[in-house]
Amino acid sequence: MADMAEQKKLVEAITSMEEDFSRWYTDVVKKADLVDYSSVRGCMIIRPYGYAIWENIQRILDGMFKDTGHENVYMPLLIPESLLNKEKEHVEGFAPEVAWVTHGGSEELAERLCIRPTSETLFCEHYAHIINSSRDLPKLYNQWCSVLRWEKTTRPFLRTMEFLWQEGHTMHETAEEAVAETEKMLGVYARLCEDYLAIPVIKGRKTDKEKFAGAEATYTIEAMMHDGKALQSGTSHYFGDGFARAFDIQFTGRDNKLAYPHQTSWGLSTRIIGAIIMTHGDDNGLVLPPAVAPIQAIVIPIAQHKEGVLEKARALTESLKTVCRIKLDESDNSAGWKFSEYEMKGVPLRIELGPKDIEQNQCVVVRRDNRQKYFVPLDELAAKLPQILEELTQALYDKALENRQNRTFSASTMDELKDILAQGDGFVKAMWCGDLACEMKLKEEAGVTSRCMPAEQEPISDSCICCGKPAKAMVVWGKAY
RNA sequence: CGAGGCGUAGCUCAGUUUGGUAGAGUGCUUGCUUUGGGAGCAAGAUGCCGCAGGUUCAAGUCCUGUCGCCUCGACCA
Repeated sequence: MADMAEQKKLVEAITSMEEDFSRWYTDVVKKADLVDYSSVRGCMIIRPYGYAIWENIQRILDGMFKDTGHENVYMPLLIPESLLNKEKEHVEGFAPEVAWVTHGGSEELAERLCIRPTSETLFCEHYAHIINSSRDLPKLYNQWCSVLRWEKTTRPFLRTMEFLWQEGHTMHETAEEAVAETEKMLGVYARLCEDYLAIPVIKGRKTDKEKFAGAEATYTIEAMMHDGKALQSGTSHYFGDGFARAFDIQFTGRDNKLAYPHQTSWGLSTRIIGAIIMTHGDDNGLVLPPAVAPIQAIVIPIAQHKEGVLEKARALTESLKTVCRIKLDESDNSAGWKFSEYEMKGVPLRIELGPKDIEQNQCVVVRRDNRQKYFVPLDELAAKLPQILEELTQALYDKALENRQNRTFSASTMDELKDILAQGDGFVKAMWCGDLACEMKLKEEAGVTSRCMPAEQEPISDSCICCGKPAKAMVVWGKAY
C-alpha cells in the first residue's frame, strides 16, 4: 500500500499532471530515459529504452502489413526540386517546411535537392517506370524511414523536425479498390492502437481544411490524451488519380485502353509513442502497454546480499524468459530506488523476491497501473504472468476509454460549445454545414479545430452549429497536439 | 514567426541588483554499514560561468552582438 510520504517523493522528480501537463510530459520523457536533446534544434536522440518501444511497434505493425500483402522497399532521402514540384497542391502544402541541399562538397548544385518531408513523389516516379499493365497492379509498397519537416515549435515524439515513421504507398486498378485499401489500412492502425497499445481511437474522415496536401480524402484515427486534447495518431489518404496524372503513370487495362491507376498513402510515426505516454502515464511516470514494453516484468531481489537470494532471483528470471520480456535488476541500488525507477519507466509488472518469499516458495507481483499486489507461488508464475499482463492491458484501455467518455460532449449551439470548453479540454460533437467559413469561426471563437467526421455518425440536429444552415456531417471538435 | 523566460559541475540550480579567490544539492569514484517504497557515514574527482567582441587594474556579474533551449500564441503528423 502506498502512503503519502512515498507519493510525495515521486512528485518531486516528476511534475504532477494536474499542475502542468506539458512539464509532466517533458519530465516523463526524460526520467524514463526515452530521449535526449541533440545539438540540432528540434531533433531528438531516441535512447535505447525509447527505441526499443519503437522496435516493438514496428514489429507488430510490419507483421500486419505483411499479412495484408504489403512489401517493404527503400526510397532515396533526397528529392530533386523538379520532382517535388510536379503535383501543385502537394508542393504548396509542403514547401514551407522542406529543407534543401544546395551544395555537394564545395560545388553548388545545378538543381537543388529537398530532404524528403514525405515520399509520394519518389514513389510516383518509380511507379511510372514499373506500372505498364493492369497485371502490374496492385502495387502495395511500404517503407520504414525518417522524414524531415522544418517545424517551428518542437516537442519530443509529438513534433520533431526529423521523425521516424512508415509510409505505405499503393497503386490500384480502380477507385473502389483504392478506397477499400485506404479504409483497410486505417483499420490496421486502429487495431494497433486498440488491441496492442490500449488506446481507444475514433476513426473518421478529415475536413478539406485538415486533409493532406494533394489528397482527395484523408482518413484519421484520433485519440484523446489524458488532458482532453486530441492527437492525430495515424492517417490514411485516398489520392484518386491526381498524382498519377501529374506523374504520367498509366497502364493498359483489361479493355486494352490506357488508364490512370488510383493511389493511396498511409503513415504512422514515432508520434504514437507520445500518444502512449499521454494516454496511460500518471504522476509516477510512464505506464507502458505490455505489447510494446521493452521490459514486461522486472525482478527486484529484496535484501539481495543475503545468502541465496540473488541465485534464486537469477534462476527465476531465467526460467521465465520464454514467458515474457523479463529482466533482473541486481545492481546495488536499494530496493526502494528500484521500485521508483521502474515505475518511472512504466514497466508493467514488478516481481519482488525476498528471503520471506523464498521461505514460502512464492513471490510478490505488483501491477504498475494500480499497484495491485498478487502473492504467487513460484511454480504458478509462468501461467499467471501472461494473465495479469492481459488484465493490465484491458484495464489501461478501459481507463482511457472512460476518460474519453467523461470528456466527450454534444453541443447544438455555439454558446453551448463554448460553455463546455470553458470547463476544460475535450471532444465536442456538433453538426457542421461543410463550409470552411464555419470551421474557421469555430477555431477563432472557441479555439477548436475539426478532428474528424466520425465514420459512425450520430446526428445531433439537422442544422450547422455555426450558421444554422442544413448540416452535412457530425464533426468531433477539439484542441489538438 | 510574435511575446516572455533561461543558458554557471553529468543533472537541477544559487551567485548577476552593488564587478574583487567558482558555489550548493544531487549524481559520479572508493571503503564500510544498510536493503519489503528513491538508505547512512567517511574520503575523493569534476568547470572555456553558451559563444564572440567591448568597458575595466579586475567581468559569471556591466555593454553590444550572436547561437541555443523552454513556455505561450500563429503554423503543422
